[in-house]
Amino acid sequence: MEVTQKELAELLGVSQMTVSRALNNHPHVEEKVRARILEVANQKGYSLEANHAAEMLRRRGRGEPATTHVICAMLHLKHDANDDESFQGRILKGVGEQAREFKWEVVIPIVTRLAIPLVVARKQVDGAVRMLHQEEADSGHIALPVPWVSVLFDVPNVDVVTVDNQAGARLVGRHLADLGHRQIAFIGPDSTISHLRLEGLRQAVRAVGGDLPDSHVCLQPYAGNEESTIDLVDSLLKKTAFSPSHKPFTALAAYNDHMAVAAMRHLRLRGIRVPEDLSLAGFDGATPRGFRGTQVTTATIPLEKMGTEATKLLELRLKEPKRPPQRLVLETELRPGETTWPLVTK
Amino acid sequence: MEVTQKELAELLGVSQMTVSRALNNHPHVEEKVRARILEVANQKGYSLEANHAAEMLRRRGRGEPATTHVICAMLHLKHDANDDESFQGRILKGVGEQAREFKWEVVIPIVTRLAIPLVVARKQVDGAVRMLHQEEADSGHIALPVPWVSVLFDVPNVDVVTVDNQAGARLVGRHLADLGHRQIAFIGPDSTISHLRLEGLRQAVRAVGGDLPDSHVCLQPYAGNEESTIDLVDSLLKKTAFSPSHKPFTALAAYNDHMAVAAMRHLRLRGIRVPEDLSLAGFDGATPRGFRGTQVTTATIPLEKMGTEATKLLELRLKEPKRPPQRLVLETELRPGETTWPLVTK
DNA sequence: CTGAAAGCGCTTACAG
DNA sequence: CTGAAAGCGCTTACAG
Repeated sequence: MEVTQKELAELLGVSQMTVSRALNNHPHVEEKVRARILEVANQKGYSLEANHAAEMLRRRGRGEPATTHVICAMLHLKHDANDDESFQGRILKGVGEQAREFKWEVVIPIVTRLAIPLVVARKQVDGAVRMLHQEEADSGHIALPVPWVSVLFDVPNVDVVTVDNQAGARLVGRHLADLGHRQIAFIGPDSTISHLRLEGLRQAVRAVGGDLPDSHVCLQPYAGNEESTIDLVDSLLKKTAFSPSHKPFTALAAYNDHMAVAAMRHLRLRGIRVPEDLSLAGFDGATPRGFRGTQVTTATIPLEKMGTEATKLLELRLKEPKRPPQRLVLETELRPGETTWPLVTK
Repeated sequence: MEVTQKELAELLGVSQMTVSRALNNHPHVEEKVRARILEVANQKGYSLEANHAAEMLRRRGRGEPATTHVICAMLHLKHDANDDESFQGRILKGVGEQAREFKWEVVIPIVTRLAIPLVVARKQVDGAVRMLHQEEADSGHIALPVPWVSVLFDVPNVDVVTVDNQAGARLVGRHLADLGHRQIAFIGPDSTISHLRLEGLRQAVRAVGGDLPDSHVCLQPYAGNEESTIDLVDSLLKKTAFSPSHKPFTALAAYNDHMAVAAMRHLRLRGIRVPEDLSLAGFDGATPRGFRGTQVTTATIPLEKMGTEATKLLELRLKEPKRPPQRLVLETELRPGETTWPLVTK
């Protein structure tokens, strides 16, 4: 059990108040007394932090801001790969760097899906940078007892850092169109963001007289992992009776790079060459773990910047709780890779 | 600001005590009153967790255990790759799975190197599973205000889950010896564990009349990343005047797989074929990120198990603070890969 | 320069 | 069944 100011006071024959003043470097403590107090406190291993709960409670009483200098990164770190090059890892890197600037610590909770982390429920963090799970976004159960900034997902009355998914997808679509593709297919989850990307692709290809008809679209509620991507590819191929000799579409766009890489592996297993038989594009520019193969054509999201900007918005929010919610839209960039080829007309 | 029991009580015209009883499902509250209280509490968004600090403080007063049901994973997640296949990621996976069994949450702090995370200093976690940094192990500044279990590093009076590094290295050494190698070299950090592995290798090769002399050893204080490995390889080659036509040693053992892979890349760049010109072995069996190439010969550490066992030890420690510290030694296993070849004698 | 009082929110006894 | 008191550790006024 930790030592308290009261115990130090009794040990030294002074009042607890004097101990408090000495430890907090307040004036009006005789230098000799202060020195002695600090000495004993140090020797006994006194730590103000260890009795942090008391201070928090006291501050409440006075309506003083009870800041912890800790923020929470609520990302999907158990969900997919998590390192400096992954989607989540790159956002986290940005958060960490900006937090360091603000002299904040970051904690990452490992939590049952969709649960509010205890450190957040207990307000042991000042706020959070959070990427919602699709289920959360759908359910609308997203309230937290601390301010937070949403990454990627649009949330009413919450600060948001995102990208223009539709515009980014238009870049990809235009790239495909420029290569001569007119019939495009799409696979992805059945989410708001997925529909935005689909719409962007569609706009771009329609602008040149092509199409991305619903018959060339395969969606699954929470697609994202290897298996669901394989399922989607199989469904799409079956539904459209696609084969290298019969091509209802000549380019396939996936919701993100992770799915694009999984799709490429599966397509190749099924004997469909990428990009010779089928051009393939992704979205986001995050390198899936262990993938050192063909560079996927994509629209890149500045993920580290997303993390830093979200953290900056959180700081503004904490400083000025009443400020109007801000929506920051970062730029995507087309990054042509090796998976898209000009359409060869026979 | 969160609503308090007192506020609810005033709202309902009952005492704060009655509110407390109702919220905690205590008996002796009239059913009608309880229902009404729960209704209003729910509507006002009352949360006991939000006033967690008060409860912690109160428990202190009564000497009651103030458990948080949260533990801290103090691993090196910013240091090297961090995903389900990396060294740290695999330990974390084990911790997470075991914590779930105990119905604990895990938080990972991102912290300036060697600092004690605020959540730990504030005792907002019940304990920690921790892998020390080499500097910490050297400095001896390792005290925490909560119980913790050390992973890999031996620490006096602290529960430890580790492996027999020397025995594991003997397995590697014996494997090299069985392939005919008699002169072995070693690169690694200059740490206790590194010296144990070196010694194990040496014992094995000496047992068959070979050697791993100090002249074939290159150490660097905190080696581990790509650059330091390259430096160590270069130093070793220079010091021993190694070339494919002049081989003072025929096998190189690295401190861990991460270094082994980095060494392999660099050796190949320098025109030294692995394993044709030089056999190469690692230690730990953790796959470095993005590495899908040659499988490295190694002695594997059961990293997930390290995580689960450390978490179990932490649970025992929390349940019984006075129990004698335990040292659990897990088994390593030789995993022959494609980087070691039989010695070809001319 | 020093100290006693107040109060944050909570639950456990202790009284009705 | 219901409530008033006590006390966890801390700092801010308020008195000496």
